[in-house]
Amino acid sequence: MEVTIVDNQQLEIQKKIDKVLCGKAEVESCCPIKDILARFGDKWSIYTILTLGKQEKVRFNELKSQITGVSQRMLTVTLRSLEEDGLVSRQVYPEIPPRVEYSLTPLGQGLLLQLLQLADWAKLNIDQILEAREKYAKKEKQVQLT
Amino acid sequence: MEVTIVDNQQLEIQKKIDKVLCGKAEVESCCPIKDILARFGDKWSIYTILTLGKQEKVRFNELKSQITGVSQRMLTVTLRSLEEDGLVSRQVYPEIPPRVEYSLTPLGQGLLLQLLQLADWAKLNIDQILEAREKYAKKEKQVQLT
DNA sequence: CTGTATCCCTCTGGATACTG
DNA sequence: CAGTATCCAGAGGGATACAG
Repeated sequence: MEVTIVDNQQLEIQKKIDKVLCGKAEVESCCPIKDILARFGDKWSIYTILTLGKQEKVRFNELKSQITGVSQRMLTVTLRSLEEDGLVSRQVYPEIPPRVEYSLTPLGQGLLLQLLQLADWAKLNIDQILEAREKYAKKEKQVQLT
Repeated sequence: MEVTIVDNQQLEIQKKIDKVLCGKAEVESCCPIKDILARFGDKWSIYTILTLGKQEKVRFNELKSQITGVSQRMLTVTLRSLEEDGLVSRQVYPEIPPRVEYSLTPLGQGLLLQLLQLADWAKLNIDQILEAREKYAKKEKQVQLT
């Protein structure tokens, strides 16, 4: 029966959620998704990962010019944190002037694929979301008139 | 040849990245992934979506007690923003005392599935990441000693 | 060229008190 | 019960100057 299949799916999902939440929805839990999200939930990490994904090796200033609007400081900070998690590798050439090349590690490329999947979903559903926002804005206006 | 296949994959990925970045990595661009991420990149949205995903309908205080550590204010703010994007629906029963039930919309359930996929990746790779962090910490220590 | 250091401002989010 | 309003501390991040 259809219902059973749907119910089973639902059960599977709930099991997964329980695992992700580790039983409790604690902020400081072992929850790996929160840990991962902390790494690209900030302002520049996604752009950095995507931009690094477009090429094999990129130098610092090259990267900076490709990511519009990022400050020198924040690019450094972002790259360091990605490097710390093994998502990005940093190759320093002891020359003068110094040359440093950044690239995605295999781990970083794996995350990139996940991000692209998320982007696929986003593109498919962005219209629905924008529509919902308009509806919400209209409803808010009406409430304020009363 | 293997190489060709790999190259083709790489080309596909680069195309996708270009689309996501809309040509330029501009912060205020049309980039849908950034828009989506802005919705669950904050402190409480993920927990809220996951917790809502575990049941069909949940009342406000019930939700508050299930999400450990969230303040009343932030739960309200989070729910409102999710509602605004059509990810969560809010059903008010005009009773005394008031009763309000929250639930995921189909759109929200779609996002939940994406999050669970991300969680799968996270769980598979969290060990590698933790290992990378340890290595990085050791390297930092050595640098500081010099 | 590739950073680091400092200052400073904004925005997020927590605590608390009040309301329909 | 389910919020809203207000205040405030701390983190995130931009601008700028300096350094190896």
